[in-house]
Amino acid sequence: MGLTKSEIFTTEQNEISSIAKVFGHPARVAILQHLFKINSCICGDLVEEIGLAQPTISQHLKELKKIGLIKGNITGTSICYCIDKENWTNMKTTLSVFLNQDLNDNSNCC
Amino acid sequence: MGLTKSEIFTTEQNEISSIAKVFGHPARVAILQHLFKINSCICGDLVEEIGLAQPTISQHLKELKKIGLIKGNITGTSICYCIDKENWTNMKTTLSVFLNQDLNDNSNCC
DNA sequence: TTTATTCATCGTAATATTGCAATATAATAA
DNA sequence: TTATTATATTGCAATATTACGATGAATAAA
Repeated sequence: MGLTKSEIFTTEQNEISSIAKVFGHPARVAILQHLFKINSCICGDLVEEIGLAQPTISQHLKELKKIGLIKGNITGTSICYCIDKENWTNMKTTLSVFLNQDLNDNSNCC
Repeated sequence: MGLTKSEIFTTEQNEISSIAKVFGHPARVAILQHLFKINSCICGDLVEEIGLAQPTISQHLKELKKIGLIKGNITGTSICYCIDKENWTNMKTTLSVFLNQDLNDNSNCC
């Protein structure tokens, strides 16, 4: 089917998987790393930097924007996209609850 | 195309996205949460617990096993799958490098 | 041996994702 | 106005993912 049955899962589970899904492509990981590295807005070099066609990059940016990890818009003839710090922090909080659930786990099964 | 161009990305970028991809489905998030909650092996209640058909669950378990986050096998007539603690910790380390890259970031662009 | 139970695998249908060429849009430059 | 430049959108082909019925394999129970 290809259609995820989101309705049978909790809000938290859907939220975690939505975030993870966005990180689930190396181009989007690369875009975010580049944004942190240049420490400012994207200024057109992203297509060369990543090595994918311009429409493909645009599509990945759209998904990153949709989930709120980047913000900004085109200004004049160049984009101004950068990390949304507040949402990035919130995202980390959501993920860390999931990732750190092993802290109080003392089982020894397998 | 549907085919990710992995070869143009770094090993780290591909590794991060591979991990994230596995978390990119609520059923797999739910399975992992359940495994931490019951604090032992899965004992057959997973299909009822999650609410998807048995072959579907089996498929998700296969992916979790493939990436190393769970380990175990069937023993007799029941499965014995549980979290692979060592790999879970390694996974967290890999992800945290990516997630915490904002720590030294003082920019103020958008 | 036969039957029941449990999980894996196979096959397949439906939907999603990825990538890009072509085109559209919008702002600036000449 | 007419380029030019930069990004977004559209449309489409190829591949991937999700889900499940049917079936297979392995063990345990009768």
